[in-house]
Amino acid sequence: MTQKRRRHYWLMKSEPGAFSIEDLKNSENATAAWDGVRNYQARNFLRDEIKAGDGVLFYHSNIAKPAIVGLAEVVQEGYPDHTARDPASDHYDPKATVDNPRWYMVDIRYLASLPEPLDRDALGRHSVLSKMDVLKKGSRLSVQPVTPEQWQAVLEVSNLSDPAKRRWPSGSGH
DNA sequence: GCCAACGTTGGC
DNA sequence: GCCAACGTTGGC
Repeated sequence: MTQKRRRHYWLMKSEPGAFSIEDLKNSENATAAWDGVRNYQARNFLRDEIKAGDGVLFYHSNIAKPAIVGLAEVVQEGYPDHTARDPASDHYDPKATVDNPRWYMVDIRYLASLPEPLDRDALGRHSVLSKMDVLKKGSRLSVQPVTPEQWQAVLEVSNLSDPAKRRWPSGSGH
């Protein structure tokens, strides 16, 4: 009888040259760790807020046409980002320890690629999507909250049914 | 605790 | 490649 937590939605940015939606799709089980986040605000989301079943809008940044390119879901909530303790990693942080990991990551699984990437022009033209944080000037948070309405709007614009909902027919509480 | 300097992000 | 915005560092 415990109340089921409503799904939350997120936007995660990645430079496709480093890790693209195709890379996620081609990962084992189409699942990958979202590691390397070294920003405290994003870290707090990863550590405290993001739960299994949450929806993820996958955004390609730092390219000619930055865009939302696909959908993913969270399959593992926050756990310590071990790359912070790996001196060979680009994201090594000597201040991270086993007892105080400092940085966290989640695992996400590929769900779908959008038939047409939603670039910033397209987002800006949409009454709901034009309010997204990612469009705001100076917005560089790599993990951002997205409203259920924004998630829904991405599905509608892309003519997709909610791929995550299929697996949890009773989970979303509409 | 202030804040200047610096490094990074990311759209353009 | 430019540069504005932002976060972090470190001297004081």
